[in-house]
Amino acid sequence: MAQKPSIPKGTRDFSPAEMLRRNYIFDTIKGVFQLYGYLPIETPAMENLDTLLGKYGEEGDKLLFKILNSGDFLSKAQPDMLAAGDSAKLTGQISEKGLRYDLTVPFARFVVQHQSELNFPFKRYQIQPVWRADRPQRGRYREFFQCDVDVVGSDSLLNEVELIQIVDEVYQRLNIRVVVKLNNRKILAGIAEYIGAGDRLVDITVAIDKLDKIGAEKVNMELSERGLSAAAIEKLQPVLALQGSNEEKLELLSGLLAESEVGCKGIEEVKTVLDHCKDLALQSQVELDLTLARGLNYYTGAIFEVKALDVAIGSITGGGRYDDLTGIFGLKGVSGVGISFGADRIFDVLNQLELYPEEVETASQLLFVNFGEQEAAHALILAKRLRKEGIRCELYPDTAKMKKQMTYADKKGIRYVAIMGESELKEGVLTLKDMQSGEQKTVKPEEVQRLLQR
RNA sequence: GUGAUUGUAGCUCAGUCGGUUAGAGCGCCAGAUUGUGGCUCUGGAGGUCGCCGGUUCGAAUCCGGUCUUUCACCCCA
Repeated sequence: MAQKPSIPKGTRDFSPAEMLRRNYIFDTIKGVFQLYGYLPIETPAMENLDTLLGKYGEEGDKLLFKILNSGDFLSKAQPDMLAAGDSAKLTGQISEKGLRYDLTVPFARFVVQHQSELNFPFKRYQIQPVWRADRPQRGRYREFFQCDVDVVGSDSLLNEVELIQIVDEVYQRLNIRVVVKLNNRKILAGIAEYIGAGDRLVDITVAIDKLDKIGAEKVNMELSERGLSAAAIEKLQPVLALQGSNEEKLELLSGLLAESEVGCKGIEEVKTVLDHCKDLALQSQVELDLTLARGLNYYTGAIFEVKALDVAIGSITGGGRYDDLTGIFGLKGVSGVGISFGADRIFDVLNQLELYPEEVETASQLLFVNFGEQEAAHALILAKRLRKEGIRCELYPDTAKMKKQMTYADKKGIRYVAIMGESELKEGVLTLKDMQSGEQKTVKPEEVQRLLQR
């Protein structure tokens, strides 16, 4: 065999069986989004590089896939930079487009660009692939689908509540048990202020994010390595040790952060959201988690993360409030909040737990065996009639051996086979075989529909 | 980007100390069964041992590089 063709690292092909399963996920998610009044949009796979650069931090810029300019792009690059091998500087000269890294930034661009046409508060959903030049790992791909819901142009915390409801509804429909983790950037800012390191918010959050993974001791070591004073770390300890119910945590925090204006604001926000959630009697557990600090630097209020309870795969949904995302593109004062469902991880979870409903797998219900030109012509007409009644059926395209056609039906999981050969045609009947029981009987064409729908 | 790890038939994997013709199971094709799938039996096809280079009389096996897989870190859905 010649060298096998292949696809780039971290990308995947999806077989028909996989696509049926994936579509079930997308359809479920879409259905819930629409139930809450969100409408679909799409944006191009590629964006201008200056739309993307600088939005995801230094790390994010490295993970952007860049697209080479068309034509003789090298001739336009400065020779000294080429010779110097300075990739970073050269990139700007030979590439001006990149593949989208997420759906939020393109959405912000979309909102700014189409602001005059939009009806605010603008609620949209968007289900499209995104690309990251990351190293693939379990549950991490270089091409993967995000399902984003966002609302922009509204400060109301009811939006946060609504998003949590959507999460709850989606996972209830998919039968995945999850915990919704909630935090608030303002509380984190309050904590940083409280320990006297208000300017070190990022260092602090990156470190405490690892708390349940590496433990308090190592978090403290990392904080110290990141240059935090011993006094500040000491003051942080009660926060790290915070335990108990949401109410108990909030109670303790109110005491600690009483002096911090942002801190109090954050606590108030979380309280409001949690109170509403309680009234709504959600099925999923909603938990205030102060170690939830990840997320892009543009989050300013609520931060969400959803984890599957029965599979260790990292977060399957995440999001938050960003007060000024559109500001980068020149539209100030528009606040947004949104979440993103990681379709590929949900796919992995569903596969591992085998949680697909039976209907997802079904192909045709009936196969017509092809005995030759004459017989096929009759089958064609009957098939058309059955399809009109909603029966999924197909006619085998070639006049192959019956064994081959039966094997085809068997493998495709088609329950019934219609045999209409010379003798059946003479009688104006057909032989209907049930592939599950192996039984077959002679029936009139008009009876087929009734027999299949039993 | 850093450090490990994997690669042999379509798939899952054996392959001894470097030795002559690289195997199994499943799948595929054909027949047993000319109008009947699954089960059984018989036969068959299918390999640049990821790729490139090196060591050696001789390499699937040892060495280097590269690509790929998986994992940890970084970061993240």
